[in-house]
Amino acid sequence: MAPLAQPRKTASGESGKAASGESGRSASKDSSKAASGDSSKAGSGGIAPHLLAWYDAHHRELPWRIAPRALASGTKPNPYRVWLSEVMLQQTTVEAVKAYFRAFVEKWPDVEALAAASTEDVMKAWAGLGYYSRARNLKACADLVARRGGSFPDSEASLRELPGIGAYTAAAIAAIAFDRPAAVVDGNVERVVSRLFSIATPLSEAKPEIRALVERMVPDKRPGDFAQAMMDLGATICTPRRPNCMLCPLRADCSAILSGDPERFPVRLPKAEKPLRRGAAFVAVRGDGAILLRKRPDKGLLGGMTEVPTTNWTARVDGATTAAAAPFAADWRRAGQIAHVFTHFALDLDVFQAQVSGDTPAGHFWSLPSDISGEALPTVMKKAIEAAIPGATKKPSPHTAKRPA
DNA sequence: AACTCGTGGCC
DNA sequence: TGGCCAAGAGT
Repeated sequence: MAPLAQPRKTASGESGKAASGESGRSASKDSSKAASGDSSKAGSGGIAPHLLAWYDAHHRELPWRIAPRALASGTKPNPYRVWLSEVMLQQTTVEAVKAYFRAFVEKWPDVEALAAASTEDVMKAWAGLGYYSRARNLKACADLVARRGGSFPDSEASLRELPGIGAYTAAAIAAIAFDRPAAVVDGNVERVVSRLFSIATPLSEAKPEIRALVERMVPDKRPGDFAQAMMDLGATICTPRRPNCMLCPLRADCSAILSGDPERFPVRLPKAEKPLRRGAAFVAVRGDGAILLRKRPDKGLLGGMTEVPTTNWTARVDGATTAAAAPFAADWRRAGQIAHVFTHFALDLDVFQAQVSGDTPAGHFWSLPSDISGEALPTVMKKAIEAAIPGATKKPSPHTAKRPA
């Protein structure tokens, strides 16, 4: 589907601008800023220079980012840090990633260190960040890279072959770490471009068109900064709700702003309803305070993570099934109830607790109070444990831990 | 090609 | 409050 309006035509920025009858931004203003990202590519003469000038002045400072000034001074990006941050950022907010990124690079400063770690330790460090197959693929990728001498491949195609690196991440690493003119298309870029061109086609269907448009915009110089600039723009100006078009460096190039309602882009298809599943979780507490845990299968939901014993999560609660699913017969008492929402279903869990003598059912293990916070417990499991034993999964602080209550 | 796969913040 | 959505990948 063709865009309703095209701020810049494909073949030539100048003629497209004239044809669409929009203001000629590169002619009317900001010509002084156009030095940095000058591209010889047809049709990209307008966007990249203005975006890069904006990025130079307004970029975010992030723990994994080399600021444009430092980059210009010769500071080289660290591919390991770029890769690690990009994997963490997949479908995950910047704010959530910051602390995990710092913890990972402190614990494993380079890809060899990460390769030397156990998958179990990586899962523990990833706990709480979500999408746990990323952690397993991260470790697998580190192993492969370490085996080839510790250097990441520098081409988009080669990066794409590594576990956990898809189209977006391969392009992002190629552009940011290796200065390759790759078309980096994430959710931010999809939003920015769909607004620039008022793309009325629903997002899933419009992706090839958006990618083609981005490919035309990528400058030969500073492709990594261009990619990060597009994402910063999407994150801080061209936001999903209430975009701040008045501050946008691309407002003169934007078709959606003319419509008066840029927020209606991108167009998305309605999403499926979330079914509700129910189940029960069992928090067995030993005399020394240890809690009974087990490891989930490596694949599937919360794959490879640790959990308290639970029933299957089904549509309805069945008392007999619940009793039979307990790790052993005990004086199970209902300690609470928790609700959790996953990507494609919601979960209500009844939490039962019992004081037990200390038998260890097959496939289970005990975790002492001092160890609980370090286990590979996904958030839903921490919620369940907290419902039975408030504070049990909190990190013991030196202040509170050493003082008797 | 459609599903699966977490979590937290926002309004 | 509940829906929306974030620097997506694997199957």
